[in-house]
Amino acid sequence: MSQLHIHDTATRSVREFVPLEPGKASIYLCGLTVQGPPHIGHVRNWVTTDILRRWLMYRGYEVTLVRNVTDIDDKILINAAESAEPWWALAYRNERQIRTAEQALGCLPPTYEPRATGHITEMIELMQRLVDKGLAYESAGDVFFDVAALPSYGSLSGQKIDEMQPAGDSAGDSHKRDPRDFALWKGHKPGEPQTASWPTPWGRGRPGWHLECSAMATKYLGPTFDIHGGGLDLVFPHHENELAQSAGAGDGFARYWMHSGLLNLSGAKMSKSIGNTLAVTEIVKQWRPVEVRYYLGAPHYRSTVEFSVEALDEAAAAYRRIENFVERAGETSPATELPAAFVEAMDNDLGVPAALGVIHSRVRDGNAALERGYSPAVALAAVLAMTDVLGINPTRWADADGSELVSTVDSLVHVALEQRENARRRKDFAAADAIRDQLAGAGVIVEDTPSGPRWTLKGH
RNA sequence: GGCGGCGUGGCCGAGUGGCUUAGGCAAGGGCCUGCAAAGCCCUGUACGCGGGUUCGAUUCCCGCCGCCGCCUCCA
Repeated sequence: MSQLHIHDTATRSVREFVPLEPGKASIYLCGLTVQGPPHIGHVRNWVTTDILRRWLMYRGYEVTLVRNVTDIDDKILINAAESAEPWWALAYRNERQIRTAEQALGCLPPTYEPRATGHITEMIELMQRLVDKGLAYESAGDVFFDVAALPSYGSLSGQKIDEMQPAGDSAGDSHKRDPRDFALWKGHKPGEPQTASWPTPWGRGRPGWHLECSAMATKYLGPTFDIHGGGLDLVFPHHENELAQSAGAGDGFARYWMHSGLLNLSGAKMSKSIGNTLAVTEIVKQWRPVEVRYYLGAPHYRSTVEFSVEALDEAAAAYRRIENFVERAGETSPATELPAAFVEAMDNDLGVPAALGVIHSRVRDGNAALERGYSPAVALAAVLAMTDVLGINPTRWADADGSELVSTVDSLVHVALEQRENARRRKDFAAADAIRDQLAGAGVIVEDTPSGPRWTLKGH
């Protein structure tokens, strides 16, 4: 039996996963700044994390997943001012969309989903520890981390502090000691809503982005925890800064750093600032959620994915092949044991592509068995068990397509199909085909199988 | 300027010093089928370019070209 190995950004190597506490795995994932609705780049990250989580669960771990919500920051205040609504209303609205999207894609909800604004006390405590240690200082109402005071700064991202491009910000009027220092806390500015500031020993203000993650990760998972995840674009500065804050304060922090590759659109990273985003709600109108999940989860999680509708169509076709097999193979319970090749693939830094290869080869085995009149039960049981781990088990998604409506349509379609069967029995194929064409026009695709006709909704 | 990654057959996408050179989609041929769909069987020989190491490199090393991410908010 192989052992789970995962890639760790801090060491840039694939390491065996040894949890802090036997039988338990703790994960902190950087969530969204709820300045806007989630796009499918975010969702890719959730799907990756969901697969990791399911795999850890299969491996017998009790998983605690924390994903934060950054519900206060510059962009939220700006966007709220533009739409003339309270900043917290905008934040809540976007936060709700996260839940909707992740539920649609079949991701298990996080164990805890803390909001930044609910953890001001913890942040102030952490800042105090850093100030006491001489690693942070207050200046004109802001509190900065003193990068030069922490020799290990830059270890996660491999950045050499002296080689970094001079900060492009208007460094002239900055009241930092060093342009590379980053804000732990931002003092309240005139014109900003009073509700967006909280009292501290250094005056009123609001949290910097990096501080909240350190505070919330350690609150819910303890000073040291297993895995910290996020998109590759967060390695620097965000994760570097989190590490600086927590390690600087004396916490062990994350033992493994997992970063997932980005989703590009038109050759560039999908990003709110560039404006080339694709909202989840739009994608899900054109493809079934499970197909989107298959598409986002199929490439290795560390690779860059260039979004294309063609690739999504192909992923959908690949998924339907699995689904078709499961549908025609009948009923069986998922196997209790997974094929060794599948386990080995997943243990190797979540080798989903290879794992899918195993699934597809079992689908072929099962189809071949069916073809020859043998029972596909063994292959089916394996396929169900494997697709369960990846969150794409067709039997679990079957109900997601509106079961009540489907059962109503089913009875109607049956009436038509009986007439068609009668026509076929009298060899009146013109009449039979006419019925099939009519159903197709209504979006119902009919296929004849040895056990009788079977129908599906177009595109489903 | 610094840090990191990528370039695989028509497309998506793994992987490896040779050995059986994933898997899916699309394509062609065959089987099955009233037809169709689904499915089964078969076919396709790819690793950006130039050197080097080696008995042998797509896989290791060097150089080059191209692309992407980060160094500023971003999953």
